[in-house]
Amino acid sequence: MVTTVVIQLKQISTRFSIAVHILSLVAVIPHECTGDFIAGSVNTNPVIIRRIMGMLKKAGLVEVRPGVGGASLRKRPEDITLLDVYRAVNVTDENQLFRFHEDPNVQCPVGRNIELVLRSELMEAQAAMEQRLAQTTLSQLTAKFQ
Amino acid sequence: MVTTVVIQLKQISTRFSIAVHILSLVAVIPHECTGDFIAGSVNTNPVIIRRIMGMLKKAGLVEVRPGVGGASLRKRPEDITLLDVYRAVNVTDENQLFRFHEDPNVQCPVGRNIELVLRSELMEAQAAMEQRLAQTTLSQLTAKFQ
DNA sequence: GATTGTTATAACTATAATGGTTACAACGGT
DNA sequence: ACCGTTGTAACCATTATAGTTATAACAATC
Repeated sequence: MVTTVVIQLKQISTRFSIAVHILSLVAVIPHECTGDFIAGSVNTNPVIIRRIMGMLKKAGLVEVRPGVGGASLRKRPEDITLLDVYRAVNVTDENQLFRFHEDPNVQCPVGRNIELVLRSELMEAQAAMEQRLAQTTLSQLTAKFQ
Repeated sequence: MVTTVVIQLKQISTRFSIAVHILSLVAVIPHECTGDFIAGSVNTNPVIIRRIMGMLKKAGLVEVRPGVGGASLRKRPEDITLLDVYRAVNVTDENQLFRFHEDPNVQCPVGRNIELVLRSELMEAQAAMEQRLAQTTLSQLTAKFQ
């Protein structure tokens, strides 16, 4: 018998897509956007929404009304980019998308040089992705809903 | 007392940087590149190296000599790009970097549309990163070692 | 043919992020 | 005071990662 084990890389968390979903809701339906209402649209637990809302709040993207309920944008939808949202919810070490194995052998000419040389290339790749994210605004997204 | 919990996004695995390290070694020191030797340069366990070598082999990038030991490139270093290596070791679901929360509420105009609209934007961002990775070859990297 | 060093792989571990859940305190109108 | 909401803490199951030990298969050499 042959068994195949598929190794899956951890992808970028659904937090990001949920955060965009949240902001879209607040933009399109500015009133009545309570955590429970949003959770109903996303189809998840309200606590998940509140957690992500907390990140968006900390990033200055939304304002939440405790007690009363509901949220509103702190920027115009045309001034919120996907990169803003990505940065708000994807808290990675030093904002690095790629990881490096630590402590390569400095006695080896390759081990000594690889990280510095590779790091600059990967920074470029990450920057390319982020620049593309920065080109899309929340208003561009919501304009595509009918 | 205030405690702060830093949530870290899973970044792209060190497999990728280790794989580039491995290929660089095979390119620069074509002989004597056994798993143990490579593991000594990367500074990790030989099994980690063999596992990644298996992925590189499956992707047609290297040829490994069982029994005898050692490996050699199956393409010229100028024909191996970082994207080739990335694809070889980062086996994600449908090659998607970004994840989506499943089953949004189709009763909601936002929940109904968000995925389709957002997905095309994120595909563009991922493509931008991959295109940048495709611009760097193994030979360009090794040329920067002294 | 036995020895030796290597590759291939299974099985296991510890760690950590994810996504979800329950529970409860704090808040702010009515 | 009540009620619905927000803000968190605590906990859980799942999963990928990175590493380890062990063992079988392999190929050259003695």
